[in-house]
Amino acid sequence: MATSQARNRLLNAAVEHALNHGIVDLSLREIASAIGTSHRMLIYHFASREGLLVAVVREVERRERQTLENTVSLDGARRLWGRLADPSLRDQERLFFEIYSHALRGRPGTDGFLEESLEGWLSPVIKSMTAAGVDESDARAIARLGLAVTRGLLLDLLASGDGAGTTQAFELFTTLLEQASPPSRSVTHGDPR
Amino acid sequence: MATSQARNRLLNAAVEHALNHGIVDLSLREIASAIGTSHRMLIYHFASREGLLVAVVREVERRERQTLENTVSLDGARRLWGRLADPSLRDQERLFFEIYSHALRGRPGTDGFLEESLEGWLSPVIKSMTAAGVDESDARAIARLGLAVTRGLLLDLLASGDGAGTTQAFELFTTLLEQASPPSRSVTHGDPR
DNA sequence: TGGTACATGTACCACATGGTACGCTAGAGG
DNA sequence: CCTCTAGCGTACCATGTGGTACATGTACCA
Repeated sequence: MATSQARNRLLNAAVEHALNHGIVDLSLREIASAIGTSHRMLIYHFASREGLLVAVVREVERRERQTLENTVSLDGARRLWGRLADPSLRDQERLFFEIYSHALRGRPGTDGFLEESLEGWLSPVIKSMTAAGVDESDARAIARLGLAVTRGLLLDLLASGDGAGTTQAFELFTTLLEQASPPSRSVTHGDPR
Repeated sequence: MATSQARNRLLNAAVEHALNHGIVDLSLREIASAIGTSHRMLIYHFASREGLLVAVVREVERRERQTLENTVSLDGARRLWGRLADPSLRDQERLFFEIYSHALRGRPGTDGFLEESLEGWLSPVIKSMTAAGVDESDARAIARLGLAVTRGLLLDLLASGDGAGTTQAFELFTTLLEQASPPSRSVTHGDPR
């Protein structure tokens, strides 16, 4: 199979390198020497440069999915933002946006990336909202807006590093939502502390 | 000077090519043959590959600024979104996000790109809001949230192509804003048609 | 006419790239 | 002991890269 100890070790190192240096302009020799191996080995384990690219993207996708599971279950939008805005996730998010723009150009290895990164976040939220009695179409719009706010503010945060400012903007958003659908149990029932 | 007719012609063609094919992985020969010249000419006019890159980024920045002027003056958030969501701007926005992620890595020629693309949009909005009597800090948070919503939904739109869905989400946002600060003249006084 | 500055074409260079051929080692299983 | 396989190193190859040298063209001005 395409998975062995050695391969996994290299893949993790490669992802680590991508987190720090991006996924673009990565030459086999560059990354190989950076992670302490030879470009020969990368080709041996991943068949080609593109194979490595695909593997890295898949792994990032997997980690993104894990982040999703760890955060979307958090009740309370504020807590969700707090988690996503944590500095330990910055590298992952930066790489996410990088791959996202690659995927927008349909580059190899990014099939399904956009769909998954959209529906992956939307559907659980929509599901929990419709379960709470919200109209399906409304739920979708709310989820979509929430995702947009999150991503937009993450872009801001990555560029400005202004955690306080972006958090303030996010707080404003949750406040707007709460005002619209008063404290009756809804999907945004985070306690204001 | 670094600007001549020939150079401008090449620059525009190069930007056109970047709009269609991205700015990454662009080799001098590739783009040269695509726009009907030789890589020799690109180096002649832009000194180096990096010089060309920088020039392209600057030009995109300039166009972005123009888009900003054309849209931010529109009164009514809805009309603003309608303009930005127009298919004719898709390529420019896709390239914008591509350069944005480059800039997040501090790649050459992107100095000031992030700052400008943040403050460029925020300050005019903030200015018009404070002029209307809104508290400075509040205004900043609102503007920031609005920008985030716009960018997040653009990312959604670029990936999904779902103009109706993203517009619905944006409508929801404007509604939330209006509900929060009722139809007293505020910065979001777009008429709902 | 000659010159001068911009523009362009041809040919080339050194180098980095992705990929391959081949050989070596270590360990497992018979 | 022999064999087989996974893992790896060395050396190589053809190709594409950014960049340069040099000659040519072309227009305008004196």
